[in-house]
Amino acid sequence: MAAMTRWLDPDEQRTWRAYLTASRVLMDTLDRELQREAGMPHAYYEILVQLSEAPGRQLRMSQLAQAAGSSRSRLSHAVARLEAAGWVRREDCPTDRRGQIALLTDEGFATLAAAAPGHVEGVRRHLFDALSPAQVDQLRRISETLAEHLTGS
Amino acid sequence: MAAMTRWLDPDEQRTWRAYLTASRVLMDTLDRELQREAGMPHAYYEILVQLSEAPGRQLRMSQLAQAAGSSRSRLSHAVARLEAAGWVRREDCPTDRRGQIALLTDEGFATLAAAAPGHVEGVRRHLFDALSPAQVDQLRRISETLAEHLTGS
DNA sequence: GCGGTTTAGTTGAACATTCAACCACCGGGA
DNA sequence: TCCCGGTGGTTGAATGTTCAACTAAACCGC
Repeated sequence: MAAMTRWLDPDEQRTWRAYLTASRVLMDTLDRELQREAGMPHAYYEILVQLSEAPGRQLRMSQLAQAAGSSRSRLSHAVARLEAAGWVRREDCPTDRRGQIALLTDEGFATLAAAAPGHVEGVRRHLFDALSPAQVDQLRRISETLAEHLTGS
Repeated sequence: MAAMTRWLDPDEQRTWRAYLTASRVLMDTLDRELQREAGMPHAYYEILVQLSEAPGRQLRMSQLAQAAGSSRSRLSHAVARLEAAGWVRREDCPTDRRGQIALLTDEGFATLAAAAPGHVEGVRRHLFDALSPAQVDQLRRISETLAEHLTGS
């Protein structure tokens, strides 16, 4: 039989609400800034970042999906758009005929380089500038704990 | 002239990446659970929650948008769907002829009541169970600071 | 009350995401 | 070799979100 619901106590409620609001507003803000200044949503920026950091600026679709925290389907659609924009190119994988390799074009790299300063500035202003060094450290530990907990179980 | 970019140092990078991953996976997980168990995305659940807590289970569209952290447009579309599902009803506002009042139906309330235990359980399992009491407290302070900083400026 | 500005809310189109279905290929075993 | 389950990736449809344009009504100053 199912256990009774462990409801949230008032403190937990307050924490959850605050977290929801803060993370929503933060991501909305950064997303809007990125859309305005670079013409792409944050998820697409993330894809370009991952490609730019990969050896040869290329990754297999699956690995890219993993790295960018995206579903396969989402990545397929996204890369199709990024390809249409000229920022990414697709190539066949030589060792696995099912595979596709996504690769960042020079134009894509240039776009990313142009977008990065503004975005980093936004992250700094909206996140790091608001918190004390101790809080930044706490946030890192909390986030790492959560990520491990979520992906582990 | 623009200042030079204040890039993120390695610690900040790590914090930002961890935060991005954790919040993304957390929300994705809760969203999928809610979609599966209650047939609605988290944003819609949030709308129903806000309505359920309002006096008379009703709110002006604008206030509901504010409370649920939604744009006007998004709320319009969302309420249209919720109305089609029979969970919300719209009425004209008696004091302002431009206004619309969204009101939670009994059916909507019942749906919410059925969905809540599972969702709360998810929040508890995926968030609170992973953190120490001290961390929960830290997360609350951090989130409140961020929310204030973001909505204040 | 008149005219301009702001506020409330909706709409449609473009875009993004999800879900399930699908094809092609890989690999392992009988 | 042939099958068969698993993997890599794409596709289309349904659903959500954004953005800009729009209507209507309230508000404000004169």
